[in-house]
Amino acid sequence: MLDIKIIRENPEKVNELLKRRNPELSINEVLDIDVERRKVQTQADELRAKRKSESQKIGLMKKNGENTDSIQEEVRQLGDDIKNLEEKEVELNEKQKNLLLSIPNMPDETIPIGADDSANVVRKVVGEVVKPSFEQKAHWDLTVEKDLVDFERGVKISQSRFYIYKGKGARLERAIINFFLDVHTTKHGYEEILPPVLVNGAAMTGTGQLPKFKEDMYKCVDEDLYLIPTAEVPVTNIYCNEILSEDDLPKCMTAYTPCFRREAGSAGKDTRGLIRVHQFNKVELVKLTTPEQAPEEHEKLTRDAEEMLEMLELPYRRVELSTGDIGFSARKCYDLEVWLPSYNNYKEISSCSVFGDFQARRAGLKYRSKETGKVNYCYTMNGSGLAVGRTFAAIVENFQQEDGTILIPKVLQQYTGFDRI
RNA sequence: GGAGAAGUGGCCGAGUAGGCUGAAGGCGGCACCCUGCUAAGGUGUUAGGUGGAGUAAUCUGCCUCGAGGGUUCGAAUCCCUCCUUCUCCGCCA
Repeated sequence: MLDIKIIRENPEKVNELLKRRNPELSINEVLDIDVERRKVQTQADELRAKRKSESQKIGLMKKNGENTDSIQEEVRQLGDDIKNLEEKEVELNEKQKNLLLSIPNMPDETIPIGADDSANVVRKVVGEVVKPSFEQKAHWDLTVEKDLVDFERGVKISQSRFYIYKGKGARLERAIINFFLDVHTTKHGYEEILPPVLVNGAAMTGTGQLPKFKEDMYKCVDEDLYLIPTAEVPVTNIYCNEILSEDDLPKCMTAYTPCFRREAGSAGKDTRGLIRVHQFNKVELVKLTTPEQAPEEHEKLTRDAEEMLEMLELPYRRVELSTGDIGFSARKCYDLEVWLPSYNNYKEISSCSVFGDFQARRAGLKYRSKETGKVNYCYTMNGSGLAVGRTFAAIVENFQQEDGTILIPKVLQQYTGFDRI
């Protein structure tokens, strides 16, 4: 959520930045409501102040045994006026809040400007893509051949885009999870979190999934609970509506969770294999920082994710997303893309975003500044470290040998207990 | 799921015949003072949100005592609903 004060004070600037995202975006409506809202609040405040003092007067008069009938009647009338104004106040507050909740974050001024992903900029390419002499199989064929994943039966017990890991496949998936968590918690210094995967609407609103992206999520029928689309949601919200000490920052957390996405609107896209599915595993990195710490911590977080790809010896590149391609809540975002032979292209495996105080404002994530003693909003950021299913697919495809076996990356062997499949 | 108890500021904890209490007191935090060694003492200060005035320091209104409604001239204090926690029972991995 954007700060209404900033919108009020720099409307042209905010408008300009938002239009970099999408020319249709505008803050004019919120501004109009804001003016009206403040006017009503001032009026209501004045009446409330009057009621307060008059009521106290009644108390004193009664103590002195004076008759208070007329003044009581007067204040009762006042109460009616207040009630009317308060209704207006509530309505305008609500309206303003809803508008603010549906306005995306302002993109960082430094990021590439463009309407869509064609304006994204490749920042670096790591690892050489070697095309082998034999023809590489796609993971959706190879995993079935090797009985690592059962797509058909997954569909039978759930729906399309569901699947079952089996045997060494299940073991490999679990190995990847453990490997990621171990490196992040030891080498990179993150605290491990194992959060609920069902969260309430407030948490979903806090990180920006609600109210705009309701149709992307699975929701419980009779309860205010949603299946998380990413661990970002529960982990970022852990300290919601709290005031942290500056000493607690940066707060670095990592969490493994399954993630659930309805993939509404992506019919026909990535229909085969593990790339786009309704349930997948992910190890997430989340940080709460001060504004000053944020740029550096974001670079570090991205590096922490990249290092996973390097340790696994997977070729990848880092792409900086343009204003038209970054997510709703993000101010700046790097995508890490891993080489996938079956796509003959790089495919997103991690998305490392900074949100500024956009999420913090929604979630009530604050800290007290040591220097000034004042309360500020935290900055939040997160990134996949990494998406496990896509890592699985990348390993299977990139590490397949001519003889049909799949080598296991060295760093994973102690986790799998085998060195090839 | 059933019965009972409770939910106050960073923490602990006063506050029920409704009014001058946004809230005593303590702890903790911060600032200053005093004291020649790690200690102790004194004084002051210390909630969030949202408006208004001012370049600013700052001044000032309103809202908030789990959340939301209601009664009343006036509610932390009374009533209703919900949430959470604790105890007992039931169920259960």
